[in-house]
Amino acid sequence: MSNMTGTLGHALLGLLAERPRTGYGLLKHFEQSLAYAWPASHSQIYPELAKLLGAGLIREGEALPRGGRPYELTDAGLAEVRNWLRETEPSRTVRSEATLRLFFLWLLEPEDAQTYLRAEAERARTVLAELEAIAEQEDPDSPKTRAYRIALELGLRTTRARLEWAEWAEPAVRASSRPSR
Amino acid sequence: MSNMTGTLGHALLGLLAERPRTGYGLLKHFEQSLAYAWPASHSQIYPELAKLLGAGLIREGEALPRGGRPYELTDAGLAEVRNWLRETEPSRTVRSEATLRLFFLWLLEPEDAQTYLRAEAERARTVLAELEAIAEQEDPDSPKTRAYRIALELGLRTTRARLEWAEWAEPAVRASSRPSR
DNA sequence: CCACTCATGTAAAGTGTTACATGATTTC
DNA sequence: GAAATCATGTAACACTTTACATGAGTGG
Repeated sequence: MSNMTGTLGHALLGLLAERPRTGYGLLKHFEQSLAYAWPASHSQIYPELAKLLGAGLIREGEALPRGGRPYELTDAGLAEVRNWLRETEPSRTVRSEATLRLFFLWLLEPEDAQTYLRAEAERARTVLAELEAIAEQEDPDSPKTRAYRIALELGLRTTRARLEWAEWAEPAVRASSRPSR
Repeated sequence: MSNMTGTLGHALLGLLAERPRTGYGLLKHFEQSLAYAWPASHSQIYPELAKLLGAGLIREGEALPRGGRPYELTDAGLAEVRNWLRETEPSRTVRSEATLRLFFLWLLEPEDAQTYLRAEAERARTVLAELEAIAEQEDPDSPKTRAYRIALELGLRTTRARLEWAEWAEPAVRASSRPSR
């Protein structure tokens, strides 16, 4: 049963483990905290919920005012997500176009390469500010919020590392690009 | 012309900017250095090369012994990849299943959550060792190798940050998971 | 001669993005 | 009454993974 659903499905189950939510509510969650780790759009979420429903991993709750349809986790759903976490290895593939481009910086004039790295630094500063704003929110202590803090701390540390790297790289790139063909 | 090809196509053009290579040679490059930023398999590379050839961004060179077909960049191809680097914004979406799972760590017993974080630390140590081995290679100084060093430095710094985070998080998780349902 | 690496392709299935499409409720 | 937000869905296209398929040359 573990391979009935992919990463997105398990993420939905994990979110529903906290409490019932509508597809829209799940979407908002993906746009906020989870956006840094696993973005997803409504056009993926709704069909995936239908699939989870068909597999008996979630069930529908009572309809809400504006056409909202909350889903809640079934026992099978909780077992599925816990099994996924405990028994399966996470995929380690990471794709970052911004990082890929670094390998080709030597194709640019030094000034253009510097512009690119300045933008990378600026981007890191923006993300860092967003994460720091989240870190300042005081939320009630619970297992879930503690797990979120651990994820947040990873974001803070790697973003700081990225920022420091970009600030180091910007002057270092001067001699790393060729002037012309 | 810039949207005739996606990230993979531009990555292939960027690699061919250094010197002509066969599809297989490009594949090996994706499995080595580029694997950390943008993995790609042969089943993606060969059709993409055919597409680039059709678009006039690369041309075929003389056939090599074992059926190897080297491709070289055309002027249009070089212009395309440089334009991509200078004029288009890199996509910022990053997907990491290993990071996503952190948000659901509270669904596990503390010991299982700790096991997960220990594996994350171990994984970071492995990657760090790989990157450090690459860093120790002495390669001739050139614009290209300098750009690669900048990319490598990002890998080293973010991997170290990830390792330090995992070592910090492993004891911190103790109280972050719930014991049972 | 056997295994390994070099070398290239196609097909099917799964995943993700962008665009199309609609409608209710709330807030200004 | 208009705009924003809540709310759900489908369709087409693009991209990625996994499996299928084949063959030549090298090293032991």
